[in-house]
Amino acid sequence: MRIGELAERTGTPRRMLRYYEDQGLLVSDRAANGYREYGEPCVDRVLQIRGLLDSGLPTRVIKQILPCLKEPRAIHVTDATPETMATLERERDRMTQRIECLLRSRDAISDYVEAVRVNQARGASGVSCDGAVQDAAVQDDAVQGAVSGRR
Amino acid sequence: MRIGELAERTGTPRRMLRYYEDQGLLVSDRAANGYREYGEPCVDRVLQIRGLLDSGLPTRVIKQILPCLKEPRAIHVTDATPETMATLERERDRMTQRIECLLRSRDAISDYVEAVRVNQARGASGVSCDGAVQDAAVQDDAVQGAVSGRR
DNA sequence: CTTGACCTTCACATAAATGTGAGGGTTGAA
DNA sequence: TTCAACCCTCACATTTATGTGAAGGTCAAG
Repeated sequence: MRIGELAERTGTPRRMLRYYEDQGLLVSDRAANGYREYGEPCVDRVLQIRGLLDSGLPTRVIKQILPCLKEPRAIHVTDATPETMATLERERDRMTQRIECLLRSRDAISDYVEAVRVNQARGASGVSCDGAVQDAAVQDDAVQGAVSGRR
Repeated sequence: MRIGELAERTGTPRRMLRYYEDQGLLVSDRAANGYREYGEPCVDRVLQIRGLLDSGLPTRVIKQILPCLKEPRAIHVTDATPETMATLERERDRMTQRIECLLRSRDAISDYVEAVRVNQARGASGVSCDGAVQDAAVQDDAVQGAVSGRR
């Protein structure tokens, strides 16, 4: 597919697709006329890139971890210099930290949202609630799922 | 404590502490001489801010979710306008997305690191390995723990 | 053949987080 | 008293991921 289709299917501006290529995150064939030509796997790849970018990783780091995310699992073991490995382990640990931070914060938000919901359900209008949140034994699907950390 | 101590205890440049205050993420008393004075809870607060910033959240968003992370759980329900609630739920969902993306990537890195480790242990020097990674039944503590997502 | 919808490169602009440093006040210890 | 180590504000610089648009090539349909 050409850049326009990839852009549309990934919700990514063309500008950014060229930028990712420039940063070495994405590769493209070139048609005879010079147009970029992408294969089907690029869709997932771009989504990966966007997700990691949105999660705070700079392109420089994404470039290093992208080879780990390719499907044919153990074929890319070739380029395993000690420094590369060290970088990977360091970044893996940083990602674990981010995950923990996000988990804590997300769960706190869920609790908060739930508390407000319960509070409003019982008719309080903007008034503060002194009791603990443990009375939040409600059966609403969506919110309940969120609180318990669903996927 | 003054800004220097807070900076040191959180590993954050003074410049950034003032910046966070400017963005409304952090508050400080002022001593008679104009020096900023911070309470003990600021340490955790700054660490929270830094973690979220590093996880890709802009200060504008962090400012909105920080009230949810305060300890006295249900006291801050006061300022629950519908828009605030909508924002919180939207951001909670984005955080869930980030968590999933980071989890996938981190686990992939762990698998990769593990595969390389096993590969090197059996004496291959930079050569690629064709078999699946399922033979990675090793007992190394650190790596094994990382693969299974420890902590 | 022309028009419109693609594509190319190049370049300048912007927002956000951060670095750096100037110019100047406070304070405690030598 | 003077010096070092803090603190203040202000301002300009940098990096990264983006937005925007100019100037121009390609190509299919009218």
